[in-house]
Amino acid sequence: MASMTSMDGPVYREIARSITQRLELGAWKPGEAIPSETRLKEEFGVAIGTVRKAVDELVAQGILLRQQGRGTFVATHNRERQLFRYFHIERQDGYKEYPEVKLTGFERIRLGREAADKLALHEGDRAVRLRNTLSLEGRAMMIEDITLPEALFPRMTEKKLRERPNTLYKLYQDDYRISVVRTAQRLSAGVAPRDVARLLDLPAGLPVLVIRRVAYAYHDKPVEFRVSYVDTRAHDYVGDTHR
Amino acid sequence: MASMTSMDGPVYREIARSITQRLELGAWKPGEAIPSETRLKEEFGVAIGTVRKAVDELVAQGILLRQQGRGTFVATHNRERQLFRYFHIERQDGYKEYPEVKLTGFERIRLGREAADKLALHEGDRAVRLRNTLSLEGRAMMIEDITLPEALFPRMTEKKLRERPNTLYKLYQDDYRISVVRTAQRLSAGVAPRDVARLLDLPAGLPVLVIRRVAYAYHDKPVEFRVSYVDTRAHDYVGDTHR
DNA sequence: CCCAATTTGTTCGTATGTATA
DNA sequence: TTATACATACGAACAAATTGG
Repeated sequence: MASMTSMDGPVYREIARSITQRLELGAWKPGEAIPSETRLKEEFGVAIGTVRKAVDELVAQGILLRQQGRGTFVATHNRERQLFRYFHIERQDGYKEYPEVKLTGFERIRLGREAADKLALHEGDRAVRLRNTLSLEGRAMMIEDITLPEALFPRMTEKKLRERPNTLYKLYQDDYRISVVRTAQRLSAGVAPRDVARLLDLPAGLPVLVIRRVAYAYHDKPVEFRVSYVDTRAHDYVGDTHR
Repeated sequence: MASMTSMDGPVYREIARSITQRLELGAWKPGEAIPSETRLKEEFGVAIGTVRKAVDELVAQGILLRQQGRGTFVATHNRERQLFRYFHIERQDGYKEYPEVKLTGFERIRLGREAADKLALHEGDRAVRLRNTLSLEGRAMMIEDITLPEALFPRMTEKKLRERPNTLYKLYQDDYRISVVRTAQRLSAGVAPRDVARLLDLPAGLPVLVIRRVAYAYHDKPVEFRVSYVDTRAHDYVGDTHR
């Protein structure tokens, strides 16, 4: 049997934990298949139903993905997932579209109090601050100010960000072995800072939707803090509850 | 075997559908137990594992609730659920509290275009419009304008609303056999209408968070449309993504 | 306090179906 | 066609929680 940190609880949960750990250590990369259920059942020395129940949990959490006849795969952060799994922007008439994302800011900073708090780090720790401008139909309608701690994202460069072919979360996965599994967000209405208002072409004083989001990797480790400003004159921030 | 609309697909899904239908017809009321798995297995003439898989689905959807040693129960809309399952308001420092809800408006109206659209009904259909004022620590910080179509909520009265001991959703369940299972919401930032601003004690022009929410019952039937205005000077609208 | 019955939870093992390469 | 992988369904045994006597 493969070594498991033998905590309490049912076997299938131990197996789920074990798989998550190996995932975290990079045993299988995003997009790759994990061993088949028959293999896992032998590795862990349990019945196949027990393996299935473990995998079920990780699938429900969005960490793994099954495909009948092919295998079980490590989830990737492609655009589809971005659009459907998490909250997203939609035109008020319901029309959906991928926003065009442009990097419009990059600097090295020290963590402020809020960011340090959300990232479970310390004030003054080194970090990278980047700004994305998201456009729909050629009009900027969302600004994202993203804070990435140096400790987790060493040697992050503007070039790397500019040349990424996919989503940001995919870059985290591919280059830093960091998989965002969950996000938590707090929403409020506010007035955009002057520079943001200018980028959004907003008349002074017009309200924007402010989103403060923390992204978490495996084991609820916070990895990214993001403040977004949305021009909601023509677009809404859309989300479902209960799945 | 109990009669099932014999569509295609796996047996366990048929069973899940069948249970949902009987739930919808009021076979078991919210809070009550449904038949035990052994009973269901006999009723449907399948293995117990198949019943369990069906129930698993409904549990995942938040429709049923299992309790080891006791039984499987129809989910109710108590305050706990309200606070944790759906989006909710939280003080910016993270402090959670049940808001005090007060009915501050009641009138009979005709559906406007937006409400009719969201409720899959027709403009001009009869409805009830009610207004809730939510307060935290004695200060009003959220106004909810709720539209309930007459067709689904016949003979709704102000008295009934004022005297409800529980949440609104619980009233829907108990008095109208309507169980809200899912909600979809669109968020934006805006300026509160004059009357709302007055209720929230908001200086003119200050932004509020505007939430347009549609609540759905079984089979994705829309039953309630709600527009909420949140004073986010000291509170946030909080939600999780993943699962 | 303990016992017995009931109910869900976990685990085992097997057989067969369906999708993919 | 064949082999592989996940999906469905069956059945059984025991564990754990709850309830009522």
